[in-house]
Amino acid sequence: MSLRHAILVLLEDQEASGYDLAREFANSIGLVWNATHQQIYLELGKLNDQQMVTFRHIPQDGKPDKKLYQITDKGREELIRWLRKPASPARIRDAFMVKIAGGNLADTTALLRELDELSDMRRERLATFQELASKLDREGRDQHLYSYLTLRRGILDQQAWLEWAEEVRTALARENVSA
Amino acid sequence: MSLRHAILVLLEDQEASGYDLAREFANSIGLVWNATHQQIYLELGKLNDQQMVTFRHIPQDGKPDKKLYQITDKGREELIRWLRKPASPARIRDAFMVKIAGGNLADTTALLRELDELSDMRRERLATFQELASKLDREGRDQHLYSYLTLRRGILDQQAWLEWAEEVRTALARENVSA
DNA sequence: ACTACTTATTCAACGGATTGCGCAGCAGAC
DNA sequence: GTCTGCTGCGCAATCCGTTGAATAAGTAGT
Repeated sequence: MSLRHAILVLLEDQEASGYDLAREFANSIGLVWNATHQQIYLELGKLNDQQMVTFRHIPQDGKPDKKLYQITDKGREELIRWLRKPASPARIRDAFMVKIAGGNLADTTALLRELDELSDMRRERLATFQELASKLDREGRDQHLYSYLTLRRGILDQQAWLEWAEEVRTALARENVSA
Repeated sequence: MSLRHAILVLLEDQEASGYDLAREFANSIGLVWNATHQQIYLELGKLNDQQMVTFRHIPQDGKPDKKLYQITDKGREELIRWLRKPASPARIRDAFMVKIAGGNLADTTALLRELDELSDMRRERLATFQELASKLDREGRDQHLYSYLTLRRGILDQQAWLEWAEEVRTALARENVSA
């Protein structure tokens, strides 16, 4: 269980609604920890039951009401406790790589098409991350040190994937000609 | 659902027992798709029920009996069907990165220690992968093209992580001095 | 006027994944 | 002679995560 900790980290930074969190999970942390809004709302409910967070109701006009969640001292303690114990190793789940592993059965042309689509997505993300990173850099890298490092992880990850994609592309293209 | 496909890919390559598969998940594919033996045995049971695989009992002396699983034509069809439809985007779950994101609360020294441990693990994996890759290369890169590409993904992933780790290390070390 | 998208939250159902436990025998270390 | 570790399989409980749907009101486009 550790979505809770990801949420607590984000709340440590600032008060937020479930909706806000869901969006934040789409950037920086999101690349490395993905969660749907249902999951987040559920987890916020549990965290509230355990007094790790509190919320206040914010009525809005035009938009639906929202609940702004704040981390409590108890939540902060839990976070610190978690930070102290060793992290479980990183897991990845890359379906496309499994496809490559089973590539002898696949249609090379179709794989190449999919590779291109995925590369486009990665390139887009890379651009977004790089923009955010240089923005943080301009605002002062020391204040945003941890967010900056988080983004760097995302950037290096995209770059590594794209590099791999290049290798795959040339290898598959050669296959395609010789076959 | 896609552990099933990862298993089918491995079985496509060769007949294997649940135990064998569990070990294979620790290498190449494993870095990108992790699964415990319980999960694998369970999935093999289901695949068998659905006639996607069959097995034969192998009594062994010294060691416990084993079941060697083979992919069936029906399983192969399912695999091909899956290969044709678009892969769901890669997900990562990196607890240590969440720790960095919440780094202002953490003890920098402890983070540095953990970073070193994780780096050691990554370096070990990198070495294993590189050995396997060069072994495949010697045996003829074309026969093992897909396994080779799979390994390359693992290698690039380790390298990217280690590069990131270096950035984190220098940044945290600077923090540690100034604080 | 109709459609589509965004903000905002929540429920219900199912399936996938993790954790903990148990069995069983052999090999090698200390 | 005991203990650890590897090979090999399996069950049960619980938790995590995904999918699908519902509600509700505003805004922007065609």
